[in-house]
Amino acid sequence: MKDREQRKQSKGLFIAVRKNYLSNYSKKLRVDLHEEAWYNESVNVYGRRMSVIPTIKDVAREAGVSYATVSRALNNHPEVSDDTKKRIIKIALEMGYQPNAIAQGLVKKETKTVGLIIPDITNPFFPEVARGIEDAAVEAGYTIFLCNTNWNAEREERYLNVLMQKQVDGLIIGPSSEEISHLGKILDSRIKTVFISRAINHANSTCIIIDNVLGAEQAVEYLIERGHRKIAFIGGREDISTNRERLQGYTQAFRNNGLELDESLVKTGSFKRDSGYFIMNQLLKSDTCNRPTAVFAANDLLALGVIQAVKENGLSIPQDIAVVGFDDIEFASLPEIQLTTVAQPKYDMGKLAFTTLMELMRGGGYSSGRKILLDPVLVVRKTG
Amino acid sequence: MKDREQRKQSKGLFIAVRKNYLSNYSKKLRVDLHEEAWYNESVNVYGRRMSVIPTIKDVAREAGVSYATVSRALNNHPEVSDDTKKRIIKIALEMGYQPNAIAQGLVKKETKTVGLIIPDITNPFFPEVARGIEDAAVEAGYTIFLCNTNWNAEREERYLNVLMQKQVDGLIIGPSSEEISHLGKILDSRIKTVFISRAINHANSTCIIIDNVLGAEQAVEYLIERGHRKIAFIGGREDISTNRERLQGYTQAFRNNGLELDESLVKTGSFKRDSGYFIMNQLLKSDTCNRPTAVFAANDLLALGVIQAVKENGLSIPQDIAVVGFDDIEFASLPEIQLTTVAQPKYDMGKLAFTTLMELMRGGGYSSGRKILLDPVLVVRKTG
DNA sequence: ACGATCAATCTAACCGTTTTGAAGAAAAAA
DNA sequence: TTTTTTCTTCAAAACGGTTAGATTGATCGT
Repeated sequence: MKDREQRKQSKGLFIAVRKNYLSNYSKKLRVDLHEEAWYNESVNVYGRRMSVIPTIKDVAREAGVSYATVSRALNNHPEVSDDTKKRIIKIALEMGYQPNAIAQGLVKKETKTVGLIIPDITNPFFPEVARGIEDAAVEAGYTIFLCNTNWNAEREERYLNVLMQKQVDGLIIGPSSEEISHLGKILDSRIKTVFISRAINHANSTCIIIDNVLGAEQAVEYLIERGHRKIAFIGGREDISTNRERLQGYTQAFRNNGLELDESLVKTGSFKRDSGYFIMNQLLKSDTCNRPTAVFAANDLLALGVIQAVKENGLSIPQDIAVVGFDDIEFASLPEIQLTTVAQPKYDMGKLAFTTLMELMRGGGYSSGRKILLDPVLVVRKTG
Repeated sequence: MKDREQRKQSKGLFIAVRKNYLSNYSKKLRVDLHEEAWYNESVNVYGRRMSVIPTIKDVAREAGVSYATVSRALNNHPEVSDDTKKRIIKIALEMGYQPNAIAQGLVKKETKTVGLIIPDITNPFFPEVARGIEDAAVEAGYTIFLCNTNWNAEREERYLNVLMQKQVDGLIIGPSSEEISHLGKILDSRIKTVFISRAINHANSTCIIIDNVLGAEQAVEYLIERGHRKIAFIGGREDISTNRERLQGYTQAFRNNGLELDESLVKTGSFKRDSGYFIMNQLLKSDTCNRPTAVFAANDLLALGVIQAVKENGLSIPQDIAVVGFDDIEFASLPEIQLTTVAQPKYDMGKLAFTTLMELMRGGGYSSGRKILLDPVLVVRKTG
């Protein structure tokens, strides 16, 4: 009874202090006013208001209970009486208490955090996937670390270490290189991992990828159907499976149709626009008699570069040269572009990646090693 | 020798325990086993190899020193002898020891982590800025949390809370709404914050923005110079300062030239392509006699939508209608687009945002309240 | 040979939570 | 009344690091 009376009183003072919040007011004064509960007050540091962050102990002191009880109340454990629970929650709210997720992470060995490692965030393909991942993550109460490697394997590895140290619960990786020795470490660790966009040749790896071979095959078969025979392949980094698989689809389409392919029309560089531009320019300039009538580019960025080169050489698309890309980034559908391309379900792939990761994280490792192959869709527009 | 024998044995027991993990398994038993160094061994759990992560204590035991010494050795403190240091580092390396950043964060009250809150990652403007931020962050040893709000103020607020709980050292925010009450809380807290892309009306806020008024003014003055009088403004969300400022530059350009502006040509929606498309369509259909001869769109995405609408209405650009955008996203420079637009130094803005944040984080609050205004550059291409 | 100095290392406290096992009080049963 | 049961609450031990202060042993000057 008396306890409660006292508590009320102290709360009264507490409010009074809050009202003075903005004016002159020293820590000492505050402590005088309020015995213990000086926390959550703001302090003048260098003429700037800064609030002292209340911890669970501060809440406990204010409520006159042990901090274990506060923890239980806030986490809605059944062994705390409803009265106390309500009272504690109210006080915590008033004090603006926010649990320290770092401390929680330490004891719970779970950080509600996942890492997203991608090679190039300026390729619109990845933001779209990232948005899917993020939406699913928010829903599940997770936050994601953004790790952009700029196609740099070393940076990828460094990120991998950092993320391990930061105790992420899971990892979604769009690998930047085919060198996976450093990835193996992750796969054997407790950290659940889902690979997107490129598969990893490891039994335990869970991968969500589009059927690159099929997609490329469809694209090139389409070009063959349209009568093209000299079809160039302009790819990204040679060592990357995405590229290899799309190249494989390309060759397969030739084989399917009993055609012979011209190795000199197969070129690779990086997955960027300027690379497509550069390669296409070379192709057009070096050998005018063996000029391709169509180009299959390994992604849309490359295709856009190719288109630029073609136009700058005074040729028209698709009359002189047809161009087909891969990914179907948003800008491929612009009326000025109208790029024919192989579409991937980017946003949904992101969502799927996260939900699959959640399954892994919940499931304790049962379902790892799955390879999920998504269906590509050829979107025919104006360039091919 | 004997030690190793024992460890092996204990590993065996440990496995047995792990298998019972989910069922009955008492803490007591684990502690008994714990005695020995079973760390860093890999264990079969559910038929999958998983390594048990070694802690600093495990390293200490292996090295035969206290774990304080290990900590000091690994952090290269001078009070550890070089011999011990080397020995400990070697052992730590062998064991694959990785410091637990969560534990470090708890005691150091610093997480080497910053939050990046942006409204729309699929707008290429933001990935470009993000890349700048990220590159600077990596260099400084920080990791960033990606928080995409989808222009949703509520989600922004939720993220803000989450990031506070996760004890980020700093925050870079591209605000999603003009309602900043929830941002005030952050500004008063210990968390250093830099706003990008939009300024926040708060004395203590540090903002890095482009001079929107000037940029818009330049763009519209350019259109006026080219003889346009009926210039429409197609904006994003009305309540957002970026939009207001660009609108202000627009009106200012009219005023500068003693021209009167037609309010019916000022329209706002959202900062997305479909919004530009929709608004422009309306504008073209509703009132054919009062049709604008030029459009200043508040960002490039809107401009692309506008262009699409114009073309679909059988009009040509820039002959019938000139279009100018804002941001200069990469795709604005495509030969098929050639969008005239106001360029922002996106990547550098990102770098600057992070270095400024670093200054704040280091400086203990001295230099907050700075507003950094970057210069826009009108890039004249083919659409206006 | 003595205490003082110094370098190297250790012990223990701490960061902010969760959770286990114990304790206390009230209610129910004997 | 005493014992048992049930419901709340508490104290203390983790979690994995960092760091202040104590301790030890060797080196030194005298």
